[in-house]
Amino acid sequence: MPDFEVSDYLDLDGSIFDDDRSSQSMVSSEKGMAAATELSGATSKNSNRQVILYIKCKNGVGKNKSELGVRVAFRMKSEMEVTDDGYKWRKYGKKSIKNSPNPRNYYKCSNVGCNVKKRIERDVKDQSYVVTTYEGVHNHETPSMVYYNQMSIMAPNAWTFQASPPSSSST
DNA sequence: CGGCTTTGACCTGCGC
DNA sequence: GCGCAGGTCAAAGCCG
Repeated sequence: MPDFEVSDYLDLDGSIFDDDRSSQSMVSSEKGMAAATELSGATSKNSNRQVILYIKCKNGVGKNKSELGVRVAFRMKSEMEVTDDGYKWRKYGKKSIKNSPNPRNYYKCSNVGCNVKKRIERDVKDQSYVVTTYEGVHNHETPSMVYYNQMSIMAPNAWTFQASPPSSSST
């Protein structure tokens, strides 16, 4: 089972997190890239597009919620705040953030037994960017992934990239 | 009618 | 110890 599905997020028009505001919750770019690569092969340089995932903590987030051991944050250019990543999310909260004019939205994976959370907020500096933070690992496949798999069987060349995380969690 | 969103209240952690 | 900020809960309303 993949740690993190990134194939849906590669079509980003974003660049490296360069705002120092993010540094408090995201590791530096080199470490972040290395961690992202290690985690899920999620770093991609595709022509002029760069996708950088920032991994904050792979083994727990500080509280007793050890099941939420992975945090991945990235920024993408999008007019919509909600990205359709194939999973079904249920909104459970909305909060105004002190240093941000935009509220932060909180989502949980609506799949039973899946405790993955996602935070979405607009970038403070450039509101055309959306900062998305995933917390936790899905214990199920995205419904669309099933579709992807079927497609890849029917048309293996139809997808130039698929998430191919290390087999660390393939058990 | 069921599922989802909204939104105010409550809880908890952290800094001063 | 207190206040603030972030995160979560839960009730009410909306929509398909």
